[in-house]
Amino acid sequence: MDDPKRSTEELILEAAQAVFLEKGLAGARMQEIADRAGINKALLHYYFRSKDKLFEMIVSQAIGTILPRMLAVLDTDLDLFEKIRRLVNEYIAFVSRNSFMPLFIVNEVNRNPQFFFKSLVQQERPHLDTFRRQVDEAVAQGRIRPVSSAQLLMNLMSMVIFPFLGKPVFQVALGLSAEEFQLEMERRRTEVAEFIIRAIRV
Amino acid sequence: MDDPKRSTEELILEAAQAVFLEKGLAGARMQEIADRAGINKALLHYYFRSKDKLFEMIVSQAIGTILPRMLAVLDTDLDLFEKIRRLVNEYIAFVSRNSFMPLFIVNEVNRNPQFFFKSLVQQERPHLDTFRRQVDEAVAQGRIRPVSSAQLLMNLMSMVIFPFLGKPVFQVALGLSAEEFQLEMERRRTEVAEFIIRAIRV
DNA sequence: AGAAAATTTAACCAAAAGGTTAAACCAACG
DNA sequence: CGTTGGTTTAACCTTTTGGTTAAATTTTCT
Repeated sequence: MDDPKRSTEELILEAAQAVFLEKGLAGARMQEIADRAGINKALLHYYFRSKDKLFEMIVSQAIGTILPRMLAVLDTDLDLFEKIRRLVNEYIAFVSRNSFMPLFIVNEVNRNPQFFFKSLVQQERPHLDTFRRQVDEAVAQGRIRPVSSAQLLMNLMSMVIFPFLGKPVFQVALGLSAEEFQLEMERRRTEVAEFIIRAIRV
Repeated sequence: MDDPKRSTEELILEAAQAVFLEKGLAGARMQEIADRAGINKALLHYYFRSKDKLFEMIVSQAIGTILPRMLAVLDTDLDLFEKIRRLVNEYIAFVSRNSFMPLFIVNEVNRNPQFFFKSLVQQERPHLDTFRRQVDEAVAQGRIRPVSSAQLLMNLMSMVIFPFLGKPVFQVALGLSAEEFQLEMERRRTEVAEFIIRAIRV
């Protein structure tokens, strides 16, 4: 049951992440976190003073890992089309492995935008500007159709993330088993990029 | 304060919808619902026995209004491209007016897929099949590029809904005021359709 | 071995929240 | 006028839950 490798603190953070991602802040129970970590409530509070503190830790951990990863590719000096292929491919791969993340992030971002605001503005602004400039230049050079970088980015992020949020609906609506759905997501790792490229190519 | 037109029951349902959409099931407080409806807790329980009963009512009301609306256009015998234009246009318009809906539905759908399952399978399956057939035929006739109707539908729904879920992020990331964001969404009502059509046109 | 830190046990506290109850109040209606 | 049903008031109950405490036990490290 106990992996001697992982410290108690890590065990707690893992359990807390699991529970918070599934149930949200209000829906999560400290008792359940303790149970899943294989410890008791007293020890849980011994490590993390309060539920809110623990939650904040999970949020910043989640955003801190997902945001840099998301923006890293935006800053490379790849060709635009190649960059789009990489973005789509890597983002979908990441979300596939962390399928509870999107719903959690989306909830937290809507519940408390301030927090996200600080994370984003300070460090990560340049990455977006690079992408923006790249799109604008490609438009100016007539290499792609006139498209706003804002709209393009929204389209990309939407097609990458949303299917995981709507998974239960899509699965039923399209009559897919869990494995078939996963397979469909694998397909998207290349198809969405080509879809986008066809849409903007002159 | 009290509109004599709306009955108490309606006042409660409106208040409950507002609170549940904002806070979710676990985060909502019966007291707050009572306050917003302008009544007291005793009367609230006099009309709706329990929180869960009330919540279920709000959920089925939300799904019951959004689902038929979503699927209505899918069943018309419009030309495929024209249908896509209508779908995008109307869906975005609807979500714009009910901006709390997407997050609520997405949460509920992931929390309790069964409920949605029943609503969808029983009545609304034919609509999807019509669209599916239409896409497959267009592919067979070589009028559009080979694309799976499943992928196409996911792309469409994603680009329509997700920007509203990620609104706080996009607003900050793209440096938009609330009005500018709304304007960008207005643009999407036509641009997303053209984006899709360019992507699938031969 | 012995001090220090981690962990358990178990009882306990206080606040929040869902829900109930009974009595009184009030407006509509026959 | 009196009944009826909606509504308020206010007290109350119960359960859940976040959080605490103190003592005992185990582990770790020197």
